[in-house]
Amino acid sequence: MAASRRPISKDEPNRRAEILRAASRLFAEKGYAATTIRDIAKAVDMQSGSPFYHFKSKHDMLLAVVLEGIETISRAVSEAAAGGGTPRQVFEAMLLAHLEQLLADDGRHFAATLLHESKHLDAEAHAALVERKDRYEGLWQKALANLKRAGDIGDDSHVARLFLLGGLNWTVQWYRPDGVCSVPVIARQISSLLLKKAH
Amino acid sequence: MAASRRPISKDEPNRRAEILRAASRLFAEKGYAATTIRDIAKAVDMQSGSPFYHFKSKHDMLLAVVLEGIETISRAVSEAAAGGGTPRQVFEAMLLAHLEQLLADDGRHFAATLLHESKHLDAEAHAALVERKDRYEGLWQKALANLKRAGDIGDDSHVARLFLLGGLNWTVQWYRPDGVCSVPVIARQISSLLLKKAH
DNA sequence: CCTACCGATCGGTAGG
DNA sequence: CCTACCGATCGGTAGG
Repeated sequence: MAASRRPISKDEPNRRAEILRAASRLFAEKGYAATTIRDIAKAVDMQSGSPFYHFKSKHDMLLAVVLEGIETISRAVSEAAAGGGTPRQVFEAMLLAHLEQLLADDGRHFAATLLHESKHLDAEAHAALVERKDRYEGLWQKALANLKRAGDIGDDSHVARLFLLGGLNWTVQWYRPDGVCSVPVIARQISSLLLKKAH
Repeated sequence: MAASRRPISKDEPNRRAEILRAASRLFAEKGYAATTIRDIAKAVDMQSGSPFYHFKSKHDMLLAVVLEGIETISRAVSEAAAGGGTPRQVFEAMLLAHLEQLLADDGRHFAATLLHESKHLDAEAHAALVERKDRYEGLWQKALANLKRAGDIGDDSHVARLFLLGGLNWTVQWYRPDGVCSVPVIARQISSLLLKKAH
């Protein structure tokens, strides 16, 4: 019975997070520039001026979405990398972790915004993002070097790393949750395409 | 001496093409939604209402850019595929052709717009594009099947094709014309990453 | 292709 | 967090 349309208590500490989730979905689907504050407000059942109570500008919303995106992926892949095992096992765990963050229901709009809308950040925010991205890509460079040392891959150059991450990131464009391929299946196919057959 | 700012004759048959070139660059750099008709007009030294003498709407400009993008790439890769040779040679020629169109000075903004701004097309235009894209991807599916038959690759599944094209398309994000890697070098590294060593 | 303009929409704010 | 609003900008058009 009680409340009708806002079942949560007055001091909702997650109202800000709700706005970010809605914003990430709209930024991913329509693009940052084509998304209006009014779109976002409507998605969380607010009036058009109210999001500015939580964020000082639309640009700040984008920055928050993008940073949460890179942070979430970095954390997941770091943990996978720290799991231990052979270079091949580590690599496959990282592959799966990256794809899960990219394609999972909850995080995929954050990832898509990170990948496609970062160009709308101002210079300062963009620099902060590049720093985090470089750190993240370092994880992959290390994993590829270990694969190469173990003889599991022929090439661990920059081009190889960029091509790999590009192919992974592009899955956002074609993956459908209701499709035939599950995320683990995709991960396995990609790894077997790149790695030499186990002896 | 003669004319000052418009050195070309009155009946310039390429004025429309100039607008498209400017539009493709702006769409690629700032995104479709963030690009204004006034931006485009200024880039070709026109007044803000004048582009509408050549295109009936901003949407039509986007459609023209996107169609020229897919047409140019399709033609180049088709010709490479028709060049003949072993499956491996054909594949490497296609790889190089695709990358050249994607990264070359003249076509790269058309390609980038095609890859990242197609979501702003209306339903009808989008359907027309999907049809052409499917036809294009068919070229790659055939090439991968031939590679598989020849034993040059382990997997010719849909995932393999999508991963490959994704990795190629992502080069747009990181390739710099003034960087250390030339386009043929990139093509060769990618092909050696995917194909088994020649016996 | 330019001039002059319109209606709509947008990000953001004051004041409560 | 809502109400009411502002100044700026945008896509597009009429009329030449």
